[in-house]
Order: sequence, then structure tokens, then C-alpha cells
Amino acid sequence: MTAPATSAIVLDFETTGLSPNQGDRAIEIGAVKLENGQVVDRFQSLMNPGFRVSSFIEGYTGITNNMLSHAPSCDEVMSEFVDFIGDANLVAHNASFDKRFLDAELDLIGKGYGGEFACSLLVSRRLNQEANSHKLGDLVAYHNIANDGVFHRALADAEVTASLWLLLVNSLTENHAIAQPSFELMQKLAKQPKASVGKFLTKHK
DNA sequence: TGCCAGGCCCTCTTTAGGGCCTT
Repeated sequence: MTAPATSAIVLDFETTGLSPNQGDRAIEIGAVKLENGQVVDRFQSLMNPGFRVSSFIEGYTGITNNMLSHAPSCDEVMSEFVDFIGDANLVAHNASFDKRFLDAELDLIGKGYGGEFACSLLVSRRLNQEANSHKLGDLVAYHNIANDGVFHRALADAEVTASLWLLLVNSLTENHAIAQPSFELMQKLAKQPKASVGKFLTKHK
């Protein structure tokens, strides 16, 4: 019995840069817990990486060094976050990015998690091949997803990613007659060659 | 001073290069 795709934790990190291997750290985590397609819980916290972030990151995220100076440490926040996610499956937009930071931050505190990742970006590229762009902000506009106008903040991005994810999952039911798509099906869909997506979806009706 | 991410995906491909995404 595999988990339904509509039950997962959708998360988003704001970070000091693109690569934990180059010393970049998380500065904010935002997440929403979905159960059967409903948001049942949320998690959000800034975290102090222990060094100053660049002016680019301050401008990009709106998260300032002053804000971070009052925030709890990454260790403290990630320790609470690992309890929040438990063994739930995880979703993120361009999940390989968020997975790298989650893994790196949890390595530093000697903790882990039991769930698996799925990627809304890869699924979107397959289900909406006609879309010009699969950037999160562009997909929000493309699908008319409700939002509060805030982007590049962790909880706001996690909220719209969750809406996008549910829209993608539901489109399998509405447009492809796949009742209750499983999380595993979404993971497999994300790996399909674009040209065989139609065949794949027909096979899984 | 010079270095500078990683994975996916397409194509004028596979002995490679470059755009898209994430901050």
C-alpha cells in the first residue's frame, strides 16, 4: 500500500547560496503538511547560519542580516523541523536543490528522515509541456494559483508549491482518469521521457 | 589570483555543450 500523493509535506528553503558543498547554509525553512489534499499544519522559521549573508541574498529574499541576528541557530531549527517531517514523503519545486540542503543540514546535527522526495518542477515539465517556463512564480501565474504576492520567502513558496502539487495530482484524476494517484506514481512520472508521458498515463489508469 | 553547484533535458549528442531551475 503506497501513500497517496495528496498526503505529503511540501517544503522550501531560503539559503545563503546555491551549494551546501561550497559552505552555503539554510536561512529559512517553510513547510506545509498535506493530508488527503488539505493543509493540516505549517512550519516556518528563520535560522542564523553563523555568518553574514550577501547583499544579493538580502535583496533576493528580503531576509536581512539584522533579521537573522535575532534568529535561532540552524541546529536548533532543523532539530525541530526533523520532528515536524517525521517519516512523511516530501515535495519541493526543483527538489534536488532542497534535498541537498535538507541532507546537509541534518548531517550537521546527526539526524535523518524516512520519507522520499518528489519534484513539482519535473512533474510540471511533463504534464504541462506547453508551458513556456516552469519557474515557480511563472507557474503560479500560468495556473492562476492563489497567492499573497510574496515570493522567495520559505512559507509563501511552500504554500504555492503545495497548491501547484495538488493541481498536478488532481489533473491526473480529472484529465487522465487516474483515481487517487500515489506518491510513487508521481515520482515515476517525473522520470518519464517527455515523449512517453501519454503512454505512461494510459498504462496507469 | 583564480577558482566558483548539481541535476535534468535537449540537440547541430553519446569522445559535448548549453539552457533551465533552485538561492
